[in-house]
Amino acid sequence: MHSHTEENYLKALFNLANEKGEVSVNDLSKILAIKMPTVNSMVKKLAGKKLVHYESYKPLRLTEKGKKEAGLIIRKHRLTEMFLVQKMGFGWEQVHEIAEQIEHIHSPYFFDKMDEMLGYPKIDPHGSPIPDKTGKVDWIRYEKLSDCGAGETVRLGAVIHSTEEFLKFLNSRKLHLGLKIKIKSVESFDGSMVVSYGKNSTETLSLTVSERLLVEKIG
Amino acid sequence: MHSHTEENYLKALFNLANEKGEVSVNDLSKILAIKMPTVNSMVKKLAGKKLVHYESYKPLRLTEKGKKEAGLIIRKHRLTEMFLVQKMGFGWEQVHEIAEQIEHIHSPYFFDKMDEMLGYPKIDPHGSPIPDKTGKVDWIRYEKLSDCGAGETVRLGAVIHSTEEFLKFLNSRKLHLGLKIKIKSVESFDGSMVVSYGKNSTETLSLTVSERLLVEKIG
DNA sequence: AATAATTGTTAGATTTGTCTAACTTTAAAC
DNA sequence: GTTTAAAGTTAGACAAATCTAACAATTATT
Ligand SMILES: [Mn+2]
Ligand SMILES: [Mn+2]
Ligand SMILES: [Mn+2]
Ligand SMILES: [Mn+2]
Repeated sequence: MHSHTEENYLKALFNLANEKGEVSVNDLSKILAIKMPTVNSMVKKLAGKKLVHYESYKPLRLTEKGKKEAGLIIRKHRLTEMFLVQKMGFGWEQVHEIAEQIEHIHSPYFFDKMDEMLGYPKIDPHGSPIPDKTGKVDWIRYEKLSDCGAGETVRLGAVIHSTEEFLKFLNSRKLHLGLKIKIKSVESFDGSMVVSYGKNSTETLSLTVSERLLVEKIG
Repeated sequence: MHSHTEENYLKALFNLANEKGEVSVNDLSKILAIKMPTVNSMVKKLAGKKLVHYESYKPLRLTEKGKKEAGLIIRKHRLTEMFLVQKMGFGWEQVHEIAEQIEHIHSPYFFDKMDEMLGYPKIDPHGSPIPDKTGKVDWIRYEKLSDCGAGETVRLGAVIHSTEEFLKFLNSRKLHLGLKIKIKSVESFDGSMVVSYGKNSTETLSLTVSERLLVEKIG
């Protein structure tokens, strides 16, 4: 269908659109680590395939077709991550790089089987929603822990900008999805937070960390 | 390391060398469905990387380095096939196409995990040996069923030239690896064989079939 | 409003992997 | 031993995906 390269552009366009709204050639260039002229000619090519709406000097937008294709690739990525964690015993910090490659495998059977073995999961190991078989994503509305206040109790639903280093940090603090977290206080000077969770712990989380933790309020 | 394309050439060179002894540009061209001039320039490139011994108009030979690289790709292919069958419930006729793609994934962890989960298997679902982590293959010496005679009892060890159609045929006759087969008679006219195996069956196997079944003689 | 910085585009070169057409060498047939 | 067929090679073209250098448009700063 599409090349490995085209698939990576589509995925990046999709993810950037959901993070920052408008997507520029420059954004794409940075995230893919590919120079702007290359990105420029590639998005024109994708426009030729009706996957992207392209107008000179205007923000880039995926077409409906483009969104669907991107969603299907992201579906494969996230199903793979879930499979690696749930069925192969990898840690959530180890799976992204492998999924980055396996997402390009062409085989409905393979991913359907994963899906079935996993019991048709709705989220991946980092709490991101897994698009359905039509490529549609069912967004979960979380808020950042950093936007919550002292006294509130929340449940950790997802992590964003989850690099290997960040996830290892979360491991070291025993922070995992589903955890109930009580916010004891917020330091107004630097936005750091004192929280408690699990057994007997009292931890301080920097703003850098609390901005990357997505939670839902409970109780 | 090497490109997807280069890996496919190495693998084809390795497999052809073990089937036919000498490998020609023409053989490679046919098996890869790539025209001779393209193959010619590619093997020269591989020679430049010290993966192939190349001399004009002479048969092609993998270097030790080339054999090792090829062995490691075939290791990934066969471990994947075994994983798909043993851990994901695919039939032996369904796994080759998927493995053909997954063999190019770069991730030691991923394949080591498969290996571990499978209990360090020595053969794949078709009875082919899985190369070790240094790329070395421990050849098993089987003979073709077609080379055996009436009265002999053999065990089915491997299948060769195992296309999806052939494997489906074997499924339909309940022929699977490990099966004990008694040769009742051999028709000298067309080489067909009357055999018995499993419960109460008496089957006739054409030469086309018995040539693709590798067996070991048993007591 | 003028200037500077950033972003976007065009043009042209490069690498990889493929092709066709033409030619050469080796092997097979007569 | 010629002649014919098959296999191998060389030369040149091409599409995909990348780059650099130069130029243009937009946005931000003063
Ligand atoms: Mn990921
Ligand atoms: Mn990718
Ligand atoms: Mn196979
Ligand atoms: Mn392959």
